[in-house]
Amino acid sequence: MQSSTPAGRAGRPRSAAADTAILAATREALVDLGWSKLTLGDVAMRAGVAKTTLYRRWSGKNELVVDAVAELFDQLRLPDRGTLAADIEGVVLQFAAILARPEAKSGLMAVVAESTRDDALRERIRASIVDRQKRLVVEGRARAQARGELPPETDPAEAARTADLIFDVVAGAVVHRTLVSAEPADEEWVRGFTRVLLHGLASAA
Amino acid sequence: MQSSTPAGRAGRPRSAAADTAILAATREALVDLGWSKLTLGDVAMRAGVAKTTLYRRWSGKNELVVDAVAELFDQLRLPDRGTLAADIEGVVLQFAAILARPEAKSGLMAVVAESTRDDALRERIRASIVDRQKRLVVEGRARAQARGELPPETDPAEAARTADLIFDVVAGAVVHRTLVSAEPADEEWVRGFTRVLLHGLASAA
DNA sequence: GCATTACGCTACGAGTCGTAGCGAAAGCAT
DNA sequence: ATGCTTTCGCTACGACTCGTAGCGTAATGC
Repeated sequence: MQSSTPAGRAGRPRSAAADTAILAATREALVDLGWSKLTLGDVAMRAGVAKTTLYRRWSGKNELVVDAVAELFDQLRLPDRGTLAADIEGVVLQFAAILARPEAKSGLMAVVAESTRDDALRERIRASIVDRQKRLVVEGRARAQARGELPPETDPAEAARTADLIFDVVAGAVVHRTLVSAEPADEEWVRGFTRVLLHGLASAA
Repeated sequence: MQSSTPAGRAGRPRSAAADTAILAATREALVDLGWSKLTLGDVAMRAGVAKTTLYRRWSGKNELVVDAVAELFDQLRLPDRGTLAADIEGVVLQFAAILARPEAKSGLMAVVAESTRDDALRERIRASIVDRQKRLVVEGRARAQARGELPPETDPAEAARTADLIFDVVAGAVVHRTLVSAEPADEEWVRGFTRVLLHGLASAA
């Protein structure tokens, strides 16, 4: 790891302010222009840096947008509201609020589309965005089992499969609702969704 | 409607063969190049038509890819396997098989991403791709109610909301599994998913 | 034949890409 | 302070794609 300021290196250090300015400018450009019309030259101008500086830090548009969008998902936290249903509703509403932002919509789906043909990009998305979300599922599940709201898992392989399934169902449903159906994942929808999901998990075990 | 051969018009009619050649070439280019590197000039060359011909029929890359991908989903049929669970598994497996194709992955997600900033494009996607899928949900649900596997709906507004929810959950989960998690939605996964969904729907009612 | 429309081809200005080269700036070490 | 090293901003560049215009030709209906 020698990312931001390697500390043990000679020479002029990279400006950390430039990094945050570039990522902010990228999100701004995503809002104004969308994915396809976003150009790196435009982002550099918005950020107040030279185009060459941008290319020295990111290999291309895909990687840049992944990092810019990833910061949006940093705010995701697992709330402790006392019951599993309330916890799920809380985290899903957070997720929906992020996805409602235009820079998240256009940026995230575009890089996912590109990742179908670029393994390195898919791995970058997984590490910086997806895994953080999946972790919430695992934590919430463990907490619910400690509360006795869900039966404890004996087979760890089976537990992993179930966690993957829950994750795909939750994230997929919210994304589909927001982007494809183009309707808001508001409290009413989240309540209905959570009810179906919880009853399904409880009954299927 | 005066699409393919208006029949009541003078002059040379549009070549229907060119249409199919262009759409097939578009899918081929999606496989070879992916969305971002796909150019209309390349598609025209693959289809054996002039670039100008392509621009006379489609206003841009987005619309062309929507039509090319929409044809993939024409094969979707609701099977009659006797039980709701088997019907769902059948149609979900079909959906997963289509989404497993590289031209569907990269093309569909890319146009959905673009549609977040283009209402006309979103409407085109809805009419030619999404509505056809949603119809399967409505039909399958009606059939299950006729069989007595699901309680009949009294409130039509509530029924519409439930159908929308089911649709977002099913389509969203399969898409997320295939594209984001990048794992196959095979029979084992579909069985587990269907079990959770059905128990959720039955218990929540 | 005649009018009408679609087609193939060529050419064009405009815009973007990613890179190279340069001098200046900002740190660390002695 | 004085170097040494790395980053930064700037300019310029060839290559490529875009979407359109213009023109002659091909294929229909009347």
